[in-house]
Amino acid sequence: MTTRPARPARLGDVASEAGVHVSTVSRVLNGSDDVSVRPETRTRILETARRLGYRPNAMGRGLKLATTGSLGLLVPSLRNPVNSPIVRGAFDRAWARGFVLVLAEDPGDDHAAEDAYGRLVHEGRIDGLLIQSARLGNPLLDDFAAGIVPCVFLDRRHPGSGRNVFMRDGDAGCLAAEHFLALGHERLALLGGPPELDTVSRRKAGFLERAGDTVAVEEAGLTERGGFEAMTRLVGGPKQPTAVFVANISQAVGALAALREAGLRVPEDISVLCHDDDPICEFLDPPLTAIEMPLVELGVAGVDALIGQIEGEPARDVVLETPPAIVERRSTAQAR
Amino acid sequence: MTTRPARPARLGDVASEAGVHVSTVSRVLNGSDDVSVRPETRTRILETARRLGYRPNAMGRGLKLATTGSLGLLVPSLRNPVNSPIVRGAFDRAWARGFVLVLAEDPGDDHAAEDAYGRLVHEGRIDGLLIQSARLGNPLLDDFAAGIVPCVFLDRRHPGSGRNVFMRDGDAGCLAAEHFLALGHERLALLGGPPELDTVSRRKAGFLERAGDTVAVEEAGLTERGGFEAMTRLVGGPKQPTAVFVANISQAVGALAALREAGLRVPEDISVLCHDDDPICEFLDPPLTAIEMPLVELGVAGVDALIGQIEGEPARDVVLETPPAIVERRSTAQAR
DNA sequence: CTGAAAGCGCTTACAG
DNA sequence: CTGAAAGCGCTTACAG
Repeated sequence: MTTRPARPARLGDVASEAGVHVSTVSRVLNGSDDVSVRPETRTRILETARRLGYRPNAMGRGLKLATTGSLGLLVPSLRNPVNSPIVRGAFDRAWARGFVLVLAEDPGDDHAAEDAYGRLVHEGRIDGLLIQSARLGNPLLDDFAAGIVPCVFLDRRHPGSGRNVFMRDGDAGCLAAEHFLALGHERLALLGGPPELDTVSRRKAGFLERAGDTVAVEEAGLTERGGFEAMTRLVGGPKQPTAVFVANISQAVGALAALREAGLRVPEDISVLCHDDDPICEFLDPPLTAIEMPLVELGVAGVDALIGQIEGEPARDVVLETPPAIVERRSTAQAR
Repeated sequence: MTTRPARPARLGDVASEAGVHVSTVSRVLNGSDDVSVRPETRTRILETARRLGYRPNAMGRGLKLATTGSLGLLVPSLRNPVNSPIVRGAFDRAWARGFVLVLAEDPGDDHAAEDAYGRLVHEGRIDGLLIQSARLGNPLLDDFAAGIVPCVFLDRRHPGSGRNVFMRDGDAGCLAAEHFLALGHERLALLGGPPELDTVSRRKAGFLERAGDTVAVEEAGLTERGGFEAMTRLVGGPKQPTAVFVANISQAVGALAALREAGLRVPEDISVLCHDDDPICEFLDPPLTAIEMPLVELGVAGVDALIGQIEGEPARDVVLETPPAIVERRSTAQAR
């Protein structure tokens, strides 16, 4: 490893070392191969740049090009576990395509969202925004949807924006219902998430479509406590279900606790199916049957769509082709 | 809400609207109160800037000031659950102090780390780096430790760097041992994490110091499977422990599964104490007694230390004062 | 009290 | 084939 100089090399350093003008260096460094420079000059410049470890300064370049090489990632709340596979997919793809990811949090209140907008978009820190937030009805989102800045709504649709990247959540709901029906269950229940979440409501719609409207529904926050309380209500009801579809893994852990407390056995007394597969599912009691969604792929697709917009392609909705899949473990069984 | 113009206002826009020179605008906008301008001019400028929703362009400002207003956050791997309270603390504090957080992943191999260095530091995208990564022995880290760029090692010490911000992990180990000892346990075990992690090894040292060297030790990755396998080894050993201190919540879930499979009851047959409290602990079977660490505070302190360096203060180690605390639930009990 | 100039590091027409 | 200039948006001595 060469010793690193105190100050990173500038274009001017490369130019003087190579005995040419900065503009020439700039041209060979990021011009296409067809820029006319004498081959030996080109070689000399390339070699010098490499030797000095030259990298263009992002500020200088950005100022000139009105481009940052950064993408903003607006997540709902760092308080809730960020859906890490999505972030990972997005991060990896962005990095691979030469972009860096800037974190922002949508803290709920409009004032703060306004602030995030200002800091990122308005100060010119990013080229585009990945919005995983999107409480429906936030006026700020309408601005984004209108296309002020390249943006995509990730895992949430903003109706009419034409910038939505999402999964087949409706199909996940159908799949869950079909799984239960195939096992002979007749009293199904849905332990759903907050209905204002787009994914949650599409999943619900899919589930109800297949399962019919006799399904018992309880909705709660996507937390252990939410799952615990909703499940307690569900089994305390008049028509106790024999199979329940739970909105996420946190809820499922809480739901399992509620069932334990109610003295109900899984899957003997009640089958539990969890949305989103996770390593933890395998180690719960009993190991949870789950629906696996293409989360990493979603992050990747979101970034690709965003960069597409940045490069001038027209915005469009994209729904991932990869279908939801059941990962069978031991928490669901034949009705008896 | 005012209609947002297509192009954000520039300094020049404010200047011409207010009928003054850009330099004057700049001076009143970020000069201290004592810059000499006629009060009415100042008011007019302030008013115009507000009306146009002016925010300084980060590139222009950054280029001039050699400052970005961004902090890099180098996390071990997005594959493992990022320690979200730490990130949250860091994010909130950075945001509050006017900095934005840029995500980077230390993907393990040196080549890629070099790449992260180049993209963030070398291209001048950040003012400083929060390193939560730090596989000991990565040569890149020595560069950082040498102070090429402001940086702090967060929740990991880089020996001799004088830039470490960390918690009282040794005390957490002691506390765990004391908890078990106070309950009358004599056959203690440690289900530890990878020993190359600084936190893990300090915790281990603290635990062994109090518990004596008869402690059974198994080390494993910080995953459910790691916990499962290590716990299986532990209870299969010659001298079965009656109390075990587990390195993190993922391991604990796996460990509980292993105990179930071995037919051991918690806490009747064996007490389990989990490092790092988490909402999930309350809903496991049995609810897990845990050690709560000041994770959010750690993120906050890391950012404060980093900004301190950026502002020219000498770097120094800081260890959080907040002590580890036991959150008692039902997985630990009197020895019998 | 305010303006004009220089310059941060780059890229891109435009000359030559 | 290569150089010189202008300009992206800002800030900061320096004049006046």
